[in-house]
Amino acid sequence: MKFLEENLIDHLARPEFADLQASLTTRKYAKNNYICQPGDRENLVFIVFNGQIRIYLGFEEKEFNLGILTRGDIYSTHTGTFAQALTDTEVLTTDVETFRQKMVGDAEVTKAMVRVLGNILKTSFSIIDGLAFKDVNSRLVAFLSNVARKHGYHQADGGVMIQLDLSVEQIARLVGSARQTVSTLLNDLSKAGLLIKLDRGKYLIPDLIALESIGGLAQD
Amino acid sequence: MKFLEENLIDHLARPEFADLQASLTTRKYAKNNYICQPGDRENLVFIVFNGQIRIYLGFEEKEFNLGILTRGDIYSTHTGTFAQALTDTEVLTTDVETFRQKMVGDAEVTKAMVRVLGNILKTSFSIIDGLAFKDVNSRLVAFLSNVARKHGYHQADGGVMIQLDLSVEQIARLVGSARQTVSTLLNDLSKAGLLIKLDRGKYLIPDLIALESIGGLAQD
DNA sequence: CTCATTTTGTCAGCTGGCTGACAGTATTGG
DNA sequence: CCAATACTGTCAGCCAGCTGACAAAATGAG
Repeated sequence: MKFLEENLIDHLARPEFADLQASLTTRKYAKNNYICQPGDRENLVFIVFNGQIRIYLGFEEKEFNLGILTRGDIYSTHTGTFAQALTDTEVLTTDVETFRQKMVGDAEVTKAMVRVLGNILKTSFSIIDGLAFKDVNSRLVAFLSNVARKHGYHQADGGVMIQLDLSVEQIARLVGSARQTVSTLLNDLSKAGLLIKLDRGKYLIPDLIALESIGGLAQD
Repeated sequence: MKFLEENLIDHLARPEFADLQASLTTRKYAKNNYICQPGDRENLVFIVFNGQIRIYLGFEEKEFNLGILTRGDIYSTHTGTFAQALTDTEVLTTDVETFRQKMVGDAEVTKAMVRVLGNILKTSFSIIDGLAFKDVNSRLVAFLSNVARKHGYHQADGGVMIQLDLSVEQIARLVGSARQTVSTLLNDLSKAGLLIKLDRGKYLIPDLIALESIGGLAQD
């Protein structure tokens, strides 16, 4: 799905796109604010200039992360998803009508769209897989292992430390379960020696492979 | 998500694309055959020339429909999904490398990709919604109402007749449940007067609105 | 028509995971 | 240092929906 390495922002910055540039408006969002939510009236297309934006599906009590947008990624506000700034963020926006007229024909723009959509789609597939076939424990383990592989700090002894600043309640939402259930499962993992709680929201995984290998199997 | 009305096949048929045309190979698939399955070695991009292709996610015992491709739609074989010919079908294929070199830059091609991905993504979102928040009964009702609205035959008395040539077992797979559960639920709907079984795989929905309105609520 | 096969209906039993409740433990502000 | 507030652990009770089992009905081939 990755057809393009060049960054869309750099591409648009070229002098021949002065016209396009002019039709874009810069907006800034402070950390944790929402670029869009389902039901918003505004119908915009935006390109991430800097910062990180988390895209997720949210209903009632649960939320499912679909991906993180970074510089050069393009997205639309009328997708039925939440887009939340994870850091202070700047985006270039344009309304859908102008976008269609001026930008849809641009190969770099459409390629960026395909890249973003492709990634989100892939994530959606694994969410469906998880919900339809895996129990809560598997989803939790998958979640931990994802975080460890993406943002973990490798230790000298082969363990991986993860620093997720999330309460048990928030983890529960992300794996589509209830607080109590996740609390219990997390402790079960501890008892099995697969996870060591260092601090609030800070865990050490002594053996990531071992953790991942229980994917779905009941442990002790 | 629909940025384009022109058909990709017509677009490519223009004389200036003779070069592109030359790099495409036609393949034919008989009804019910697979264009691709997860795990296939071949890594191709294909454009539907005629016929209908069903895209679905399938695991073990369940399968979730993601969409139907028709003329002018473009898709890739390495997406982890099944692509099954619903009718006798012809597709134009090319390997991914050639595709990147010759076609990625073409605006019509990328637009077609965005259209297809966008649709599949939207469907994925509603599958996630269904799995995470709706009970089996709601999913079944949603399924029936979808079929009725898309392929139903409207009757003089306001009812809608649907002809789904599927066994209860197959319906169960499509809503992600078990045969027995769906069988019971279907009969419950009958008892409630919301669904009348005419024949194997042939049902009459006397009042579609009434059926849809029970979305999730237990009916007596 | 008859036997074999597939499809359906139904029931009992089980279980994963949800809910509510409550106690224990951190964290924060004043 | 003492509330007040937020987070965490644990347990009992409950229920949707799964599984297995089996009988009835429909279908189809010879």
